Amino acid sequence: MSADTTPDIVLSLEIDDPALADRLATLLGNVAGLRLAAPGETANATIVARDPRVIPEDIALTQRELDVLALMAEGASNKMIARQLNISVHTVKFHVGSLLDKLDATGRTDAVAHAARRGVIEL
Amino acid sequence: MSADTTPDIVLSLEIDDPALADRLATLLGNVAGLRLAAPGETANATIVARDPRVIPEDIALTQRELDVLALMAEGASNKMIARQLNISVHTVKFHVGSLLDKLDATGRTDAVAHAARRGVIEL
DNA sequence: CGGACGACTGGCCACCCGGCCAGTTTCGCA
DNA sequence: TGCGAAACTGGCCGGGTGGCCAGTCGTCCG
Repeated sequence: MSADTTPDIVLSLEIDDPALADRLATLLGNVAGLRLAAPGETANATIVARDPRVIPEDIALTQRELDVLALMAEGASNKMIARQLNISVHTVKFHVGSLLDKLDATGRTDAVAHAARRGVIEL
Repeated sequence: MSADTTPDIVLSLEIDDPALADRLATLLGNVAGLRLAAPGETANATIVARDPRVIPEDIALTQRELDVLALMAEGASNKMIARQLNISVHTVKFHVGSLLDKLDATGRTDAVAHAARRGVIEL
């Protein structure tokens, strides 16, 4: 059986819920052809289950705010965003201000980080 | 058997490698107590395996730069970073400057975004 | 019709940021 | 023993950022 050219698939677990993690570990431990990763071992794949309570938080952002946010995530300055969207720098600041409020951020960097964490934008 | 209070664990697959996805689907399909998610169904957990070629791009950052980067991702200003690490604002700027170079970023927001994309930091 | 809301614009200003110059100390390695 | 790398500090300054005030315009809704 060791002549198989494909070794066991190694899986690592990243589960918030301890009970679920336990059940999965038990179930998967008895499956031939795969095994769970040893501590520090590099896995072929990871089983993830984040706390679902975090996900439904989609903030109510207007289309324009999403436009500005996307450009912010690209590292664009207010001036560049203004040029890109054909609006004034003042308007960009206006939208950035709303973004900081809605995302509960202290600055544009924080805003992008929060947005990414909440899945509002994709890096 | 249906008296079990815990129904099957539902798993969804997000695997880049088609071969690996296929093997996993086959193996997991025969495990009692869990099943794969139907299209559109909400899963208890997700098995992920992203293309590993993206990961090895670990930029050579010093420990101090990693410290600064982590705080930057939290939205901290240079002043706050300085206080946190017990160094002067000038030194923080020094490290930030190196970070911008190494990460090929135009500003701290861009730097955090690049770092997150490359897996250097976790948001 | 009046009000609310989103998008947009302006001025003003304190503060922050990033880039430039310069310097010190400490450490490991050739 | 010397040399580079990392870490650290300072001054200076132009431009960026964010907060505050104010205002206009169009749309949708009660």
